[in-house]
Amino acid sequence: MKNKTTDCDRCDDIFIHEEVVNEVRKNMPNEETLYDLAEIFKVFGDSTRVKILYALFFAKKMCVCDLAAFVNISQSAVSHQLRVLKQARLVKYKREGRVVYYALDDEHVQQIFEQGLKHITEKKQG
Amino acid sequence: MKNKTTDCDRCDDIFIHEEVVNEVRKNMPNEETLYDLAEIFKVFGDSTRVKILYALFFAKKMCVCDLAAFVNISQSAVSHQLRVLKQARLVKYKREGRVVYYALDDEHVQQIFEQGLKHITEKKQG
DNA sequence: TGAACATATGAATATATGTTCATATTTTAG
DNA sequence: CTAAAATATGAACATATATTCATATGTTCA
Repeated sequence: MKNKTTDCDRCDDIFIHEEVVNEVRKNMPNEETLYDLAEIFKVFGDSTRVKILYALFFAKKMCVCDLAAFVNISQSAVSHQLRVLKQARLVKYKREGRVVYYALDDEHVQQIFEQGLKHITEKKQG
Repeated sequence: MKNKTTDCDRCDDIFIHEEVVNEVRKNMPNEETLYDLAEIFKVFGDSTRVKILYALFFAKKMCVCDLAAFVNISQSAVSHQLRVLKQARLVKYKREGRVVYYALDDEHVQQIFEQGLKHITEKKQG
């Protein structure tokens, strides 16, 4: 097999199911959207950040220092991760004096979380 | 600041909100669960895999070759990614002669997908 | 059985990313 | 203003991972 990356040279120069591929392509969200979607999930896809998100989900808001204590990594590491979460808009923050409090940005975060947990638990018992 | 990783030495040797941390910790799912959750999202967190998942979501089932054509990467790369998706149980497969068809494993995948998309689109218009 | 096709897999490489260390920035207290 | 506390950030390092190339495995058909 040729292993080229152009569409026409796959599957021995013909599609097995060309219509299927075309149909899927026709209805596809644009590349950028799917890329952004992957980026969002990538942010969820780290155990440190998952713990942070869980803590914020449960406690509503927490300061950086408490998050570091909870997750049990350095303040610096938490801060770096909070930046990632901030950029992905999964988290928002508010300064109160010297302390900065973080909180979940919206309810989607919670729902994505819950679906993920369901997936795990249902698979385990199955 | 000391930057140690033991709980008691954070925030200048005291917690700012020790009760908060303890409360969150008390209700936390076990480490393994949160780790597994992160692993699931990690699998979602790649644009190639997102495209594959989207295609399977839309077309119900597809063979490896068509997926390679659709995503526009090599057959080998798709195959490697399908293995990752398989291991995470996001995808199931069925051999029909020479051709192997892949499909989404369950409905959570779809719901996680949709929540993710909502997050993106709502943020964009906001 | 052997050739051709569809898929899977191992090794290698390049790139991305999480953590730490050191240090900068911001804010309050004195 | 200065010191100290809370947080943020840059550089470096280690690790993870996505892709490709080469090749193996499994399947059908002549």
